[in-house]
Amino acid sequence: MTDEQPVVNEEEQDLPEQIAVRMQKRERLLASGDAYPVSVEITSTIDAVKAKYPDLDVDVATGDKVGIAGRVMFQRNTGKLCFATLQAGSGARIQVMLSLDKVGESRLEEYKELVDLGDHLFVSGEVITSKRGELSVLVDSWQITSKTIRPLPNLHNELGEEYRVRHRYVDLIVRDRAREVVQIRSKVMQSMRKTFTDRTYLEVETPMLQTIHGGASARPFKTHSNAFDTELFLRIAPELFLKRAVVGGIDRVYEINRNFRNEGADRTHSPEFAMLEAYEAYGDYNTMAELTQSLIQNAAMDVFGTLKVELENGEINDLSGQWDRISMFESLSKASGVEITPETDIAVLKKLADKEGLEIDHPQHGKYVEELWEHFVKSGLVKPTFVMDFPVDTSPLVRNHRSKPGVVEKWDLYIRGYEQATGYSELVDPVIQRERFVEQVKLAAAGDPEAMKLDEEFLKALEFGMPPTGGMGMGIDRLLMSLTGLGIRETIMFPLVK
RNA sequence: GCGCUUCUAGCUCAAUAGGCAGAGCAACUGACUCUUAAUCAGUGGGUUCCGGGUUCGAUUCCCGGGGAGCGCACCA
Repeated sequence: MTDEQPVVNEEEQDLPEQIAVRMQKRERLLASGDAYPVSVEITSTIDAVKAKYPDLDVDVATGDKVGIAGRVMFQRNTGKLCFATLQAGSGARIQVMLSLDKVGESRLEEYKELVDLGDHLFVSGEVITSKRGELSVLVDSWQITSKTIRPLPNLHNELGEEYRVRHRYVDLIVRDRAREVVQIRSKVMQSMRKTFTDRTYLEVETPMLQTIHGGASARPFKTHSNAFDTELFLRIAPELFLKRAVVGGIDRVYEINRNFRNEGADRTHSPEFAMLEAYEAYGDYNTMAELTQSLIQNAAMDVFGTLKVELENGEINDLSGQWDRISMFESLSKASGVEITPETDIAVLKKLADKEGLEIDHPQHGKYVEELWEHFVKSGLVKPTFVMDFPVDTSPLVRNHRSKPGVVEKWDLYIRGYEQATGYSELVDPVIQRERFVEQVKLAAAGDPEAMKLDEEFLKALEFGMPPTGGMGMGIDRLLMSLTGLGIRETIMFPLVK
């Protein structure tokens, strides 16, 4: 120890003061031993110690010696007795105490000089309770297991939104909810995989890099393959490959993976987002609606133990019961006061849209219907609701309705006003599918940047015969949003930032 | 892509109707053997996002650029 201010050498001069100081501590540790040991003799965890001694009396010595490690989150040093709070990756915290008589003068001094907030610390000692009754480890020996160079942010203010997203690892250290969301997401995935496994589905992975993007209407990200000297697209959906799998006899198949769409980002949209798609041979859109409801309800039960999930703002998202099913055309007619069917003249739709002040980009009959439906009905849908039977011209991959003319067997699931999932009775007739693609190509030629391209290889697969099939797709990030009430950037651990 | 708002110490934020840039936590020096956002005394720390302009003087006003947030558009 010295009485002088630490001397900052030249190359450290442009570093922030606190980093320069910690660099010097790191040098000292390296000179006298190690600042980043490869391993330490851990005998227990913070969680295990806390679980073993849930309610000891005040000032108890257990005689139980443990070696535990964690990150230093708080320090309270008195002259000859030091306290620190160690935090495990789980977020569990325990107090450790270093006393002069246990560790000796030189090690106590070194502790005070070298250990900073944020450092990873290993201690071994006896499990005790303090005179105030707090479960603690009375340290015999200690070792820094990883010296931190940067200071943690102060733990008494909320981090700014930008700092949280750009430094998620720091956010995870200091904010319980951030850790919790990661855990919830993982558990939801486990639950959904279990639901699929129980129904004998196989999980597969299909191409992310595609020569033709298809399966959805969206603008793609483009890239280039040097090896093949060709333009490639990041997939906007896995649909056309999963259907190939069904043609191949993988009768129950699902994939959970990323899609990429080169479009706007906001509270509910991210350029890359996790998507679940599932296909079941000999199923239809009713089968898939039942599957989707089960996936979500099982996940809520497995993760939260209830179907009435409490959200961030305290509201309850009630996922219980059999979810409502409404018809798109009927609900629109009722809400708008105008009878609207697939036969309604497009001029009538246009007039209504104009009256409501809606501007519609690429006016087709179905586009008007969907836009009008969103305008009149969507925001009122709080309870989970399947919206059934969509227009044909906006749903090129869906089978015509078995009895209602002019609509297809498609539903969208809305929860709390957000589109959560979609389900089809899949179009498997290769001839009609080709006609639908040709329509899309015409739209593309007319300037709709989201129209689908004609995928000959996919059509060839259909020509080999696809069984009657139900399909569904669900945004995983969206699901996490409706289970937590958070924005999409809080459900994604590392959202895109420029 | 368009509009509005915003960017100050490691973190969270003040301030300047254009005139030496402040606080809390964190850091540093010292005291303290039961603290728990420890306490007490003292100290240091800033390219005020970047570039230009106006001005005796710009962190503040103006112009351009960048990042972020919100709204709109597109989309799930």
